[in-house]
Amino acid sequence: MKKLRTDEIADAIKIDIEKGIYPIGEPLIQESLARRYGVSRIPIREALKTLAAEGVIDVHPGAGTFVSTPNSDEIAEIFEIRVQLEPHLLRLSIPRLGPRDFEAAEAALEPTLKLNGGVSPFAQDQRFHDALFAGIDRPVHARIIRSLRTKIAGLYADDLFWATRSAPCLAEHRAILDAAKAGKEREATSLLIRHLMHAREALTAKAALREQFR
Amino acid sequence: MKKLRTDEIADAIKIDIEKGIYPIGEPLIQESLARRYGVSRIPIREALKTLAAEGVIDVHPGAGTFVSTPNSDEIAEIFEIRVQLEPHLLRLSIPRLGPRDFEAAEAALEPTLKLNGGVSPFAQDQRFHDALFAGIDRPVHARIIRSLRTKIAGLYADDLFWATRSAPCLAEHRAILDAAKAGKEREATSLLIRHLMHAREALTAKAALREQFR
DNA sequence: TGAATCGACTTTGTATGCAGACGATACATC
DNA sequence: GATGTATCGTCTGCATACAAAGTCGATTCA
Repeated sequence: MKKLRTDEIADAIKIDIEKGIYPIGEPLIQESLARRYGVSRIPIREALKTLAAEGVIDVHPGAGTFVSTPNSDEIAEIFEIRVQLEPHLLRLSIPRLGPRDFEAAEAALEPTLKLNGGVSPFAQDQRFHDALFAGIDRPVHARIIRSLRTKIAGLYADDLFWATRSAPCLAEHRAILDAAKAGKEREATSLLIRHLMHAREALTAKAALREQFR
Repeated sequence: MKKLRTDEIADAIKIDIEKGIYPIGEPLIQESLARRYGVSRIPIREALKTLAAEGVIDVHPGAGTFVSTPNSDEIAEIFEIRVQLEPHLLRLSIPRLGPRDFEAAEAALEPTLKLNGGVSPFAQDQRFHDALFAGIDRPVHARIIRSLRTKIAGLYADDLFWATRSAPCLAEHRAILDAAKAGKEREATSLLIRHLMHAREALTAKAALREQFR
């Protein structure tokens, strides 16, 4: 499947948002993006359309587009859905996970290796969870979950946030992975649920804090 | 909130797909669409980007874009997700439904009033289910569910299909609505699940049939 | 007869240019 | 001093235009 310049740009912008190059609320000027990626505004506009459809950016017609700032309600809802979908998927996936999947998960346990090849904490976290679900092929699920995660990608670009979240997140990943390796599906799913709840707590608190100062 | 020409076109194309004007597998030629909607190809391309992100169309870079043909696996997965999300939503919604919501649902019970103001069976069905969820405000859920339904919108544009599905579908809607009116959340949700399973059966069978002749 | 190759036509992908909308700043008015 | 209004500059939205890629059919050769 050939790839389109436009789609590459959409991915690049998404990664830049994850990395915090374009922070939450930042306006995205078409002309600047065009210069940055060495194209005209047309493919940029199309990339922005894709991102808008995924909910990563907010478009104010005629006025401008901005990195979307999810509020605490939205974040809570996103995790409400993930808690419904992901444990089910994990339970189905675990019996079919192979050594290669466990290696991949192992390699992505630690979420804060920002310097490791320029991989953002968000991308690292994504890799870990992707590895857990590698046992089954559920493209529609995968796409929805990925989209939900992407919506809050901008929130992960915050060193201060990871300073407190890194250790517990690593421990939770470790526990989930160990349970998965041992084939304890029941335990792994309940650990995953708890992990998601913790993430929800941390992120809604972060968002609520920001909402206060406005 | 002002509306963009591009977004109006995206909606219009979606509706045309629901109505069967652009059947499943049909190529969507940018130039023709541009003439049809009286604009240049630029806003068309952007509308197509939106539809592609929603999974309504498949883009083959450089070659063309086509109305996507969901296979039976995808359809099964779509309903797998809906069965997880919608009952939960319905249970939360029922206690907060008002007379106006029931009227709206009542008006959309029958899915096949194609001549009624040009509303497609798909749109009618959508209205019914939207009315059921009117009690709560869960924008992220709403968006996902709408997106999942839209993915299979093209399958609804088939008179032969409705010839057999119309009566049972109406009866199921009736039963769900009655249970909702009576405040019987538990019964309503289990009826909804059964309704979804029946729809899944009908649609996967339809898709499997098409897959056979290829 | 069947397969492979070439070429014309169609369609897509992107750049450039222009008109109009939006927002900010400065000014006038209460 | 605060509020409303005009004006300017910036940015967006879209049309036109051109270049590249792909498709399909005709033609040729085995």
